[in-house]
Amino acid sequence: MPDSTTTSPAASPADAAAPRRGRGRPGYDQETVLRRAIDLFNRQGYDATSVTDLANELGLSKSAVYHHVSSKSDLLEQALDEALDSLDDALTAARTAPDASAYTRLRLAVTGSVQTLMDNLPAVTLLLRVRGNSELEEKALARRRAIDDALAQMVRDAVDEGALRADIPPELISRLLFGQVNSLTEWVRLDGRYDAARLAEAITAIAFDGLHA
Amino acid sequence: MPDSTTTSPAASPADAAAPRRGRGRPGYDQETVLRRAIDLFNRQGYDATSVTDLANELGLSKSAVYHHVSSKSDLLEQALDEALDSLDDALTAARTAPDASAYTRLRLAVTGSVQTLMDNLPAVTLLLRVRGNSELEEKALARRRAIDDALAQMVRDAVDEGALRADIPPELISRLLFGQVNSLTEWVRLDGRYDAARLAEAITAIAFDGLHA
DNA sequence: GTCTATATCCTGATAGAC
DNA sequence: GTCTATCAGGATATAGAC
Repeated sequence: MPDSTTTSPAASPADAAAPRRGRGRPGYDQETVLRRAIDLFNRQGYDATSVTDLANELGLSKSAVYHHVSSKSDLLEQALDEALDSLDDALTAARTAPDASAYTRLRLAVTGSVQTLMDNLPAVTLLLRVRGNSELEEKALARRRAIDDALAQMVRDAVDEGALRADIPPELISRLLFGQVNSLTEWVRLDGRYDAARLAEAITAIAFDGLHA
Repeated sequence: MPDSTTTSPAASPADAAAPRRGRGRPGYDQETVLRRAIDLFNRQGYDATSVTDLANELGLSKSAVYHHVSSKSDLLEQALDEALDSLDDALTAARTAPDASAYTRLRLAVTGSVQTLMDNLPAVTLLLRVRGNSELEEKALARRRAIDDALAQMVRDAVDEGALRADIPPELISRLLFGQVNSLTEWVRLDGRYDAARLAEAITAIAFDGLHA
């Protein structure tokens, strides 16, 4: 029953994944356990998901799960780090774009955020639902706030440059603009109906040019 | 320690609240317990909040809480019903606006949603975080889907009318537009910094006219 | 790598005294 | 209206056999 021979289709770029051995009992590798855990956390909520639930999902006993992972919160930590690292990367790329106006950098930040969100949808979805319920979650929220602050600064720069309307506070523009981006996690599916490029295009079109015909 | 003499500042319009008696042991009324519970659910997450947590928040024992409320899920149900009923009302008002174009009705739906969200912020916040983890939550999600479908239809009507751009699928417009509205629950505070009218104005300005200067 | 069995604690909920 | 005491079940996590 366990789909142990297929590696995760969207493996994290972090920690070069443990090589699949060609012999011996297949079992699970840590990466697969992590992917299944993240999916389950997103379906049921992290707190509502017990290690028993994860064991059932994997077709293992609870103790066998603890062979693969040191704790439930460790799975959460790996997922949140993956999401935050990839968002950091996207943001840094947008901020350091050469020969770009503040307006262009902001557009890059939006499209880059959408792309990152879609590339790491499960982990980012989990991140956006964290409520600061433990030390671990508090730290993740702090990193998220830093990212949000940097995005707000990019909006401010674009307003100062004269590219964006000045009748709405930049902080509010930033909240609403990236609220729209983040709301993707509430409904988007990786079934090919909408790809990242198409979504980024729609969001930038609506946000910058408006909905009017 | 319990702040039992002050009534909830934003009492629900539902079930005429139990009248505060002027004599006898003050204690809590059900409405206050509900408000404090919703706040706690929003801070920690519903599943992560135990009845013991709620008891501590109220300065009561766990059993005393059960004197006021029949179960933890009953508190959730009341909150979700409040949120869904108020959203239904706002939506119906927008849909049945007399002598209005589809475009005008859509704008009414947006401003009405923002107003409702701000008027019932804790309950609506809780609603938007429900993941379908029980029969109760599934039913709430079904009602939410019906509301989302109605909103999508309003967008479709406005596109058909020629008021909105037709190069983006109406379903996508609807998701992004109301994703922006719903993202308010992630950061907005009832501290008077932004009121509902101002937020609705900013959202409709950005969404319909765009961010360009 | 997976299992059974177990330890320890906390969960939602109830009974009954004051 | 609040309390202490208690219940049955489930939580995370560990020990040790195979």
